[in-house]
Amino acid sequence: MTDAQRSGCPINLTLEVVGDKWSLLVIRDMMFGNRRHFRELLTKSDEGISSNILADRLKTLLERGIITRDDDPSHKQKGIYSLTEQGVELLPILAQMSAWGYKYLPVSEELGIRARLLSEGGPKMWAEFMDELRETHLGVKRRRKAGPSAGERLQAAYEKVVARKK
Amino acid sequence: MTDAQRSGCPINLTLEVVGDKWSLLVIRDMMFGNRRHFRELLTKSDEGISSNILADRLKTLLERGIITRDDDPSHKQKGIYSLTEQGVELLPILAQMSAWGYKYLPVSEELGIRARLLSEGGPKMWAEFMDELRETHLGVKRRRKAGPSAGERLQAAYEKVVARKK
DNA sequence: GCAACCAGTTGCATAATGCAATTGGTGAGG
DNA sequence: CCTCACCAATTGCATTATGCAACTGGTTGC
Repeated sequence: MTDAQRSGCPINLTLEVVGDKWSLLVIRDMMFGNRRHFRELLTKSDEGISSNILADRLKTLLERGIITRDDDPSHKQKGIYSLTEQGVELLPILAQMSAWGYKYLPVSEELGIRARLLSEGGPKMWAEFMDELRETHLGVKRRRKAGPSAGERLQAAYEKVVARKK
Repeated sequence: MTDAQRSGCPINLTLEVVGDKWSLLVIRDMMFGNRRHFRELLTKSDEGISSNILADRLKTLLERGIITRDDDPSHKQKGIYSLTEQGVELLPILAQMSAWGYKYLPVSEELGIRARLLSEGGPKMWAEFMDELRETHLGVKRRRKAGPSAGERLQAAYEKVVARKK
């Protein structure tokens, strides 16, 4: 995780920021799982990140301006991590990765449903979800649409599959 | 680069395939730079990959079905690497990374122009470019449109900036 | 025959990742 | 107060990945 810059190519630069095995998974959990505390990110992820790696990634993401950290008023030791605008705008990358993985890799049924909805929803749904993220992470008020939000639709679909599989 | 699967999440699975520091750069050079031989990928990239890493990545990408390798009839030792359909469909991921990097990171002028065009062109241009890649890498004939192709437009814009900067 | 080219491979050093245990502190209940 | 569960990390150590330089065994053109 050195700063040694390899080239001025936008793809390369992006990979230098989020091109490791964990950063985008942390972002994913913050976006889709609404994990905002260290402990939540540590224990409630499917992949089982270890605490030293998580601490290191959060630190790096902070330095790079992808997330911010605030003290939780309810607990002096708790920190709340939030996505910045830059962080929110990583969603399309995740959405494309999700779509590609869904199409070509052995995705589990529970986790695939989100990918399918997100892919079918296309850029319009992504924009809606990004607005939702701006509200929860950046405090930006937005015009509410009728019916469940993009995030709620994704969550509901996921829970439906989980319930059916039991 | 082990196969140990961490979870059935599509994003995680995608990261396990192309989530290292080099794989996507190799794909990028095959797509945008039309590098098809080992030596081209080794010497004509801005980042300077070393030969053992390149050999390892090409092997992995072959195993994962992202690229194929054929013997070059003009030279017994030369191999020609081609993208598979799966490989071609990584373009939207690269395009989104390119757009994000262009927006938030210190991209060089020469390399930024491609990112800008690609971003402005949107999914429609990406689809056109993917068709072009299918033709050059998979031999799929396509209906030619009038005027320069997406790839040609990107290349022309790049060369124009390079010429101006001299 | 020889120099330039070709696709890798090998040996070794450094950096990143992973696991388990531990640290230093907080907050709620008794 | 005291204790116990919780909290955000940190430390030590092993394993794995990456990076560099030199090298191998072969091909091609002159």
